[in-house]
Amino acid sequence: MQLERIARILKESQPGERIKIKGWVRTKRELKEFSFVEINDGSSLANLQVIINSNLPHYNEKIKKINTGTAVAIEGNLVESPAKGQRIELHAESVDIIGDCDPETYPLQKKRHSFEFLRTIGHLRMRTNTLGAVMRVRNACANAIHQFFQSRGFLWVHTPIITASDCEGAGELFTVTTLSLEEITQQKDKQITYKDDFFGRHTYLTVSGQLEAEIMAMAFTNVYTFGPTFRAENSNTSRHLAEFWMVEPEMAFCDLEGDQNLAEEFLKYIFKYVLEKCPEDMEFFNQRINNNVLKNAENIINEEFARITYTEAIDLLEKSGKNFEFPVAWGMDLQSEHERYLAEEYFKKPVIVTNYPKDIKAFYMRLNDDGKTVAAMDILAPGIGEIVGGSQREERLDVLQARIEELKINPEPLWWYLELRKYGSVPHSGFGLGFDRLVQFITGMDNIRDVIPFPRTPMNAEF
RNA sequence: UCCUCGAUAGCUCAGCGGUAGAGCGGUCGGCUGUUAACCGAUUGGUCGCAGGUUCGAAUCCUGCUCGGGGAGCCA
Repeated sequence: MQLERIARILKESQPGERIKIKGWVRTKRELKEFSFVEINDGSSLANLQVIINSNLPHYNEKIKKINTGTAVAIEGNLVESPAKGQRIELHAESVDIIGDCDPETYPLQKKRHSFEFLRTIGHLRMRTNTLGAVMRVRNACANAIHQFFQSRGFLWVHTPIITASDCEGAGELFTVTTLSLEEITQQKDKQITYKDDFFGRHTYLTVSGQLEAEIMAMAFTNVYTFGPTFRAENSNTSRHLAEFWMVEPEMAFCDLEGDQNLAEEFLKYIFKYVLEKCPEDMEFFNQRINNNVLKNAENIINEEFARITYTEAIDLLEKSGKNFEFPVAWGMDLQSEHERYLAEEYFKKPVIVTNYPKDIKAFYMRLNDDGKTVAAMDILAPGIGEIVGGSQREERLDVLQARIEELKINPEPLWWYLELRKYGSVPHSGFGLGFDRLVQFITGMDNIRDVIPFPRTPMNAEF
């Protein structure tokens, strides 16, 4: 008999069907004549309720082994459930214990656990309702991203994880090396010579695939990257990871407005997709995690994002009458409290802030005609802060060279990036979206460590 | 990295100088339809680690480790 997944059974199967399932026991309720056992196989939030009658052969011996966490195979008939709570239930005719689970030591109980505790049992926490829902939504998000770009003719390009360009200025980098650290620390006066290293030069884990994505966009017009990136920043917050996933579209023949349009359309598409594919999980988040999850999602989908320039944002902040910890002045970077005011209090929806002062943004962003600002854009989302950061890139060789010189960046390793401006250079734009933050935003989860299966943060690389 | 709060039973916490507690979980028993089941009984501890103060420290002090919240850095 073919193995059925529980999500499909709960949705489509009819009473009278004979089925076989395999999964893990979530709860068991023993009565005198029979027991209720709920089985979950990860395909859905809801469990399938199984009734095991005490007249089943070896009942006592088997029911003793069925505890929270036990892996079982059950075959039987589906019947209409006489009680409230479920449409159908499975009357077991055969029960096989596939893997025991010792209830005395199994750390998961059927009651609620704190997320802090669950992080210490990263190998088992996936079996909880919340982490299960998160991972299904995470998967749906990834799917939505590919569908969105693929349906618009974007090429998924694979930029390198190991890279020699450290010039983006996006935080501290992890060095990749095969040099012996033991040897180096013993030889005090010896200088590290990367010439002897694996690649013959100093290499790092990538902090962004953007510069390489620009190479690809200059040949394929519209491309996107979707993969892991790394920051060795000592950040201890609920929004930062040392290893996180990023989506970075890059579009040739596209200006900052086109960039904003794509980003807004993109976010709306993902939210719509997740609501459609994971209604049960989203309902769960709305009930148990954050009561605003569904309202926020509708807000993203239906409301046009606010769009203001940095200069207008400063003006709004100055007129807000708020007593900010960091005083507002043109030229400063927006602090968390400022971003929060704009997205959460003033607009109450995502806001795209554009044209930041050149001094607080990266060298590759296109200089505006005023000579003071660059064609950058950040999308600030309520409850999350900066979720998207993008810009129109500087396509003019002389202007780019002047910026590099101004910022005292060594142009030598950027030779290929500069050559892109020499041979068929075109206006182009792109943005980066923190994938884990997106999942955090959609699910309403407080801590980014609970939306990725294996979080990498300072002092933590277990599992 | 900075500020701040915390660490006591498997989990969530109370106790805040004088014999280590509760709820949940686990175990045993009961219950003809439960669904975070219910009822009764029972089990369970190097009070994060290392020093110090004291007749006496889970409790006060110092250092360290780890965790939460906030900030910076950013996505």
